[in-house]
Amino acid sequence: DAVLSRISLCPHKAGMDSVNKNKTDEVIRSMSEGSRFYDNERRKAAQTAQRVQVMKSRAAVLSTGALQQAEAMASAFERQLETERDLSRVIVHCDADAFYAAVELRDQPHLRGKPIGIGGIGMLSTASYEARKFGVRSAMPGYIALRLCPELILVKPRFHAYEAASRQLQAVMAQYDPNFRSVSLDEAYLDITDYMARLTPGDVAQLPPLTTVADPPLVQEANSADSKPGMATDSAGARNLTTLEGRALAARVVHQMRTRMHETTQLTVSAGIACNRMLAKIGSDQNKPDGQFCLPADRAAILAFLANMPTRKIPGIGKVTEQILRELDITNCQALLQQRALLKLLFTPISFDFFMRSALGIASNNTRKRSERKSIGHETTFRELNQVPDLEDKCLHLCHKTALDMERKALLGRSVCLKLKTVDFKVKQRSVLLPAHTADEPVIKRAALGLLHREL
DNA sequence: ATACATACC
DNA sequence: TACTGGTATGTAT
Repeated sequence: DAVLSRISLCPHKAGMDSVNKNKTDEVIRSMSEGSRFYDNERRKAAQTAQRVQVMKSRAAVLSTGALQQAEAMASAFERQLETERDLSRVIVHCDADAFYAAVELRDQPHLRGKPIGIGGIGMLSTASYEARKFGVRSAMPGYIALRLCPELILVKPRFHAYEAASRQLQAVMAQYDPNFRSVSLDEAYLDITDYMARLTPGDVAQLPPLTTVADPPLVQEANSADSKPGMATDSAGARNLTTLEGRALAARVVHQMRTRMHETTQLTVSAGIACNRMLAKIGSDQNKPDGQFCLPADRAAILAFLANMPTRKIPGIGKVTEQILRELDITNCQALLQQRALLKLLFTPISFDFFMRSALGIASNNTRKRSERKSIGHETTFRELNQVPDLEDKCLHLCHKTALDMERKALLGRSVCLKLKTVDFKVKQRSVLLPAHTADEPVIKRAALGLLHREL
């Protein structure tokens, strides 16, 4: 059922092991069926199905010659990508476990051991691990969560507390990489290559022992290396971080960092260690919660790690792309590679490039902060409104908040975009390009009202 | 250039 | 009864 794949739980996510998926799916469906939200999901599912059909019919008429030619091009492209593979950096993805919920359980001890959801009847932003056992998830409406777990306690978010905890976590991360890239309050990428290169033998001696930290293969193979533990060096005397021993050292460093984060915040953080952001991110999910994973800086190890990796685990492949690929019998990275000729012919160059890089584990290892933002705005969902003046009020208020933010952050913009959602969850976007960059509230308001009136 | 879709937290 | 909000980016026309 195509709709179910859109609204049901994602089976790969953490905390799902003990969930009875059929039962929770049934609850979710029975609560959604007949609602305007569900109808819209059905509409979108049909649209995806249509996309798949077009793709399949294009696939059906591909000649052997075309496929052979595409295979040759894909193969050449793979060789090109291999020349870009960079194993030299030690990238870490840190991800706090059930962050908002963990902060609440820390600050409100009476909630410990009970299932909690952060948010309200309309929507949850986080579910505690206790709640996840019942199938309660992030981005689930509270009223459905309550049906899955009647004892669920809904907790209003306290963003100031989360921001404070986030600052504490980031202060620890900054000790290891002052240029770390934060993704959200609870997630960040670090490049600890330079930090590790600077470690003195005294520093190394302070690190937690490998055996308490790493996965068996890393432990065995790192210990069987010829030089002394933690002291792998190349001919120039610099520490070689791409060896298994170097990775074992990285695992100890990251364990120390996670311990420090736990000491200062009482929160647990999971981490992935690899040679680029994509692999580090997949890694941080492997041993969640309160775990870490280290992927050796080695092509064969990376390909072996990815071979059976479900496509959905790749950051950037969501429910829709997962389904499209599944219809083409592609469910893991190995299949992604094997079907590269087909992908080359069916998808855009950008998508093909992305699939190939994902399947090979070749991605960016840049963890510097992104240069500048590209958009800023506000949106809000409100009860059904039909009167023009009411809609104008809402629009003007959102313009006001946006203009205020732009002034505070000293930003200018040249395009004004109005987003409208109807009661049946259809979304419309209307935008205009202004003659010049501006942050002027009246200018933004006039542009937005103009767009609004076009739709009334 | 515009509209819409997908993805992420 | 009830399904977010903010930002980036890809696809289609």
